[in-house]
Amino acid sequence: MVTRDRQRRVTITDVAQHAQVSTTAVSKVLRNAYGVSEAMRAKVRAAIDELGYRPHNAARAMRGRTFTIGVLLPHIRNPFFADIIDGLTEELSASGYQAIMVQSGGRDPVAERRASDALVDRQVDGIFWVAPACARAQLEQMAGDTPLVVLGRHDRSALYDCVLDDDEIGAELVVEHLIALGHRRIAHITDSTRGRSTALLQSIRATTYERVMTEHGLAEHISIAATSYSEEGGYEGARELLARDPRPTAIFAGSDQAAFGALAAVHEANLTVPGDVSVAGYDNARVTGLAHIALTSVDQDGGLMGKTAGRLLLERIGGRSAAVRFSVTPTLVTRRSTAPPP
Amino acid sequence: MVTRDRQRRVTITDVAQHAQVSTTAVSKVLRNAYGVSEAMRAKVRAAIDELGYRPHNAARAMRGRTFTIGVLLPHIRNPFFADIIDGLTEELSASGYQAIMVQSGGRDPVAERRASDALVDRQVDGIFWVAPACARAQLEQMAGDTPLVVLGRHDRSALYDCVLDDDEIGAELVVEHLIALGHRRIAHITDSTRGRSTALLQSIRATTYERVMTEHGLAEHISIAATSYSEEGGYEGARELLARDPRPTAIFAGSDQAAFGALAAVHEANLTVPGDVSVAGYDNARVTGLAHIALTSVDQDGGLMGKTAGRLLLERIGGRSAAVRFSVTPTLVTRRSTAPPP
DNA sequence: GTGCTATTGGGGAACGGTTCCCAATCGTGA
DNA sequence: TCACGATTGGGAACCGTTCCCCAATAGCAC
Repeated sequence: MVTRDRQRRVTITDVAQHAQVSTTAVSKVLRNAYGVSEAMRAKVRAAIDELGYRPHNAARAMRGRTFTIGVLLPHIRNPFFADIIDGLTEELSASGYQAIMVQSGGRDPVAERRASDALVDRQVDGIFWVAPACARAQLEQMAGDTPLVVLGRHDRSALYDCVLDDDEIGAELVVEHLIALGHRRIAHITDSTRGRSTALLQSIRATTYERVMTEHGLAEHISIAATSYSEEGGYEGARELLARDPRPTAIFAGSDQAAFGALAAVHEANLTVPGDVSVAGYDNARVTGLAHIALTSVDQDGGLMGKTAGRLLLERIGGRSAAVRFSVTPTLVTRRSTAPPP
Repeated sequence: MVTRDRQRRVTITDVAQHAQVSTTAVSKVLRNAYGVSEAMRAKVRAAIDELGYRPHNAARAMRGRTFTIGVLLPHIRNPFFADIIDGLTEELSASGYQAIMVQSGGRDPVAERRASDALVDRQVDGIFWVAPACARAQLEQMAGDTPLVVLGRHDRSALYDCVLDDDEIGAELVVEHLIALGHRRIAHITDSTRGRSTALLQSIRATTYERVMTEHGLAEHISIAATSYSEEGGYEGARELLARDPRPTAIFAGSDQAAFGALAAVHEANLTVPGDVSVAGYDNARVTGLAHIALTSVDQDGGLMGKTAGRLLLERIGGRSAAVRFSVTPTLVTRRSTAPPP
């Protein structure tokens, strides 16, 4: 490896010398710790500005905090995650904490494990894990090491905080809406990740779909394609569903991304939306509202969820240990992709 | 702050004791450094496995490497970035390096600076900066600290590597395509970030649009909306363009995201695509191919660009200091969103 | 003046790795 | 047998911070 002639960093020692004080004093000023006079504070701050000092994060990590929040996302392709991250960023912006994101790979347990280890090893002060697919035990183990907020799982734990929307209400809204429009052959696209632990949101959405169908005497029309919540998954799932006989008149995709794929499959089959087939999604990511897509979807306010997750993490870092569960009530946003059946 | 009763970490000292060797030896094994026998290597590896040791990243960062690659993205909402990251992840997967992503905020210089500082402070071994909007001097300064690969800028530098597509060819392809279809009133949506430094890709695309229009004697029909490459930007830009008199018959949006927004605006104006207005984008992110969107776009193989960026970074970390410039030749993908004018 | 507490500042030991440098051993050719 | 270079292993300094202490001083009630 070449040794780059990187100009030596300005360290806390340089600042201390320049301000004619001890490194301890500088450290105290930096951390707003107790035991420094106003005069000292001013003198040190001046030296910091003058030298352009920035704390060395790795050195901090050796002893204390890193002022870093780790975010685990299944992947960054899902536009709904962008809404969540916007909320998180907003909440953290004034706090001095920096969010770093890592892709967990979602459906591959080994990749997911590697990603979560990477954050723990990097000594982040808190972790925000979006839609973890691993076992609960692994979450609890991690929570023992690092403050943890989980988004989108329904199992309760005393060790970490949960942010979620009420997927049962959300799925109910969609299915009831389609039934009210007159549909009977309503199909569903779900995500098959890891045998559908009942705590995963995709399980709840699927189970609720089945329940509501049954409650309306439509049990015989239950029709599920278990692929994934991605665009490819939605596409494959919809192709599979449309090939069944009789063909469904409505498709409830478990996510907006899957709904995009489903829309593509419907168009490709030379069918129209909503003329021949109605399509509904879930998440109401910002794109779904665009006029040429106009997808009926369930809104769950990703921005608020991200913002809340940020707040909960800061609280936990600040010392709270009691677990908090924050639930958002979803609403249905009706757009042009759903209509009465042909 | 509560002190969590985290079980003390397994350190390199524990491993050394367990294997009855020095910490130096363990360190050498970990880094595949010179000066350890095969027997030593085996003994140490056994101890590592037995104790479940994982290197403490922060401690490494103090003297050695962090095995971390920092990625700066304007924001994660752009689906094209997901293609890039997929390529990068693939390239890094076998290398032992972990990518961490930070949002730079794109259009806000202060936020961008803060994000890039955050990565430097966290002592990443290399930085992959997608579409930086800052001054070149800032890039060169950073390159002095940390190996750097920049994506999507056309200014040359001897200090960092560049990965880009030939935006001149790409823009040419689109405009020529629209002209060949018979369009004359072709409008363009660009990104106004920071006074259009000529090195930014949006400047090249816009300038090329003007050049090709002029070359075909269509200078009088040049019509540009300078908003942003986001969906909102495309929406606002298209509304602005459609309100002009005479109305354009084709819109060349500088990015797919902007094209999505433009599509929405066209639909909202009760015009059809491509009947009344043709729309073309740039990037050919995976979604644009979906049948119900079917956007004509310029393909620039984001996966390959991400993969290459990863390789270049690893090379630079390995010691290369000569600057490399990797350019992708884009191709036009014609879909249903473009057709002859009414 | 004395004893006490509150406030302010600093000394120095960690933290967990890496790396410089030196010592011991071994093999080999003269 | 000896000199010498190559190989292997380890001791100890060092990276930049934080934090546990202790010291000095000031203020105050008696």
